[in-house]
Amino acid sequence: MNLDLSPLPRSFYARTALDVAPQLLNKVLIRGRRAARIVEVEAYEGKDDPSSHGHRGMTNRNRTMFGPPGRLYVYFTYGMHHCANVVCGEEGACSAVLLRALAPLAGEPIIRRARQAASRRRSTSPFRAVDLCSGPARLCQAFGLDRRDDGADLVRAAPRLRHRLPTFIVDDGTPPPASPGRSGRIGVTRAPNRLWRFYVAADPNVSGSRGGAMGSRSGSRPG
DNA sequence: ACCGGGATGTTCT
DNA sequence: GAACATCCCGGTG
Repeated sequence: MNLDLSPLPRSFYARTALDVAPQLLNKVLIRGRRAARIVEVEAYEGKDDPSSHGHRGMTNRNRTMFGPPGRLYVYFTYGMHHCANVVCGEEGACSAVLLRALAPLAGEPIIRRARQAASRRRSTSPFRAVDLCSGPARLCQAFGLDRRDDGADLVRAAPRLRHRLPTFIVDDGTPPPASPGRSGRIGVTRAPNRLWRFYVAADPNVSGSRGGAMGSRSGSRPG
């Protein structure tokens, strides 16, 4: 097997989020000793996308989306959750891919502890493995991503963020699915009919009530 | 299995 | 004030 563990180059991200999103499937997110395969993403396009944070122009919160590609855009929402995006397109394009679900590959004990520490649930029983990184806020808990990581460079760690654990995305030789699952984006109210959610169809870590195994049970899915 | 609601705080109208 | 790219719990069928 021919493993290339260097981060994906900036050119990988310098296309529209809609182009990049399906290509991110099966890539590997690495942060410290934690690693997980990307199995579900959503594209957000600033200009004409009413559900993008950048739709109404640059603000202090969404500033990173308007910056150069290959950086993390991490925001805080619902009073308690973080979500992580990968900035795409040319500088100023305001194009980003939301990471929605991961399949853990390494560092599962660390991931599990991070989730148990961050989750507000009452039960002390262990998480099902499939719930560790299945959802945009869950994966941020699992990987310890928060607003301090907003703007972090995925290609080369930026000096001003050196006190944070560097985060990378690499290609381990697994190609993206030839025919990824596709649906409308989850949780958005303004453009739910755009099929800009992509996922690895058979992967049980995919979020949503039926997960990526939709069809193995009963059939419908969001979108 | 499906649905409703509470937690919680930042951002934008 | 309302909305929010969510998660978790508890009710009901």
